[in-house]
Amino acid sequence: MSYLIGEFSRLSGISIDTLRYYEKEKLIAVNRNSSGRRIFTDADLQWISFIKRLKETGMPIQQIRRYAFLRGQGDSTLRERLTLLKNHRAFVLEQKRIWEEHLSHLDQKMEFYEKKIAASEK
Amino acid sequence: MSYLIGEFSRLSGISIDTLRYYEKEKLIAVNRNSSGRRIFTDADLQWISFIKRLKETGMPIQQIRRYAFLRGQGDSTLRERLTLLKNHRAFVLEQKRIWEEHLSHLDQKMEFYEKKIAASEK
DNA sequence: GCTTGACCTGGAGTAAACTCCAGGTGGTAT
DNA sequence: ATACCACCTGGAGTTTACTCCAGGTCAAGC
Repeated sequence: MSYLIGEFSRLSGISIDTLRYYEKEKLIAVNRNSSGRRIFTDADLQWISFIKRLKETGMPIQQIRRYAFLRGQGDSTLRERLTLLKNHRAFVLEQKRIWEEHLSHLDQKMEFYEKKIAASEK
Repeated sequence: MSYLIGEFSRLSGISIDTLRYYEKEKLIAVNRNSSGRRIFTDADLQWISFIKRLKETGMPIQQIRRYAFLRGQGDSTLRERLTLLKNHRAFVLEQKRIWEEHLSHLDQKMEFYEKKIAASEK
């Protein structure tokens, strides 16, 4: 299946302007039809979903572009892409740790508040 | 103890410009000495540390300002501040969950890569 | 008494990642 | 054949959170 930008925007949950921006930034490489319109495929949908995840995990566009470039080179870059993901994994793991820490600090702070409120109540 | 902005910047790890920006945005209320210079205290250091944590947990300045405002109103706002923190806790918990999910997805992706590399090797 | 360094202000500039706009084209429904 | 709508482009504007700058003040050391 293939889609024009409007439908693809709906399917992917990414705005038309952002899709065009991603193409400009070389995160995606999009084919055109005879009248110059962008044609997106299901494969693009997979790829865009992964981009979304990379973005959600805080990867800057510059780095995603690097990954996209490697991907465009084919299977010879599998190792390098895996290395990139490994580094990113370390980052994601650290983020998870940090949020756990934030949570426990926040819980302490809230406990402190609860005590203070209880004290001011009697 | 009290500090001028330069020393306080070093102690808090927040740049001089950012401290002035935080004052402008009403995240902090700073006293001045007779010649108009900002005087920071240890209490300010505590507060700034908490602001740092709120920022690290993705709380936008607008919302921190609201918290700062309530804090400035004294103990009568303890409950409201606790409510604010409770809501924020839910957010932080969700973030933790999301990062866990990201981690497991990434691990799946990497496994996929490893298999593909192994296959292309023989 | 003059220089120096840390401080002051208002306002402009920056970076990242979009988001919007004006002006134009192509295919289709009436 | 004309209206309409989705699409196109280049480029300007937006948002958030700073960061930098020019021009000025003040207290201390020489």
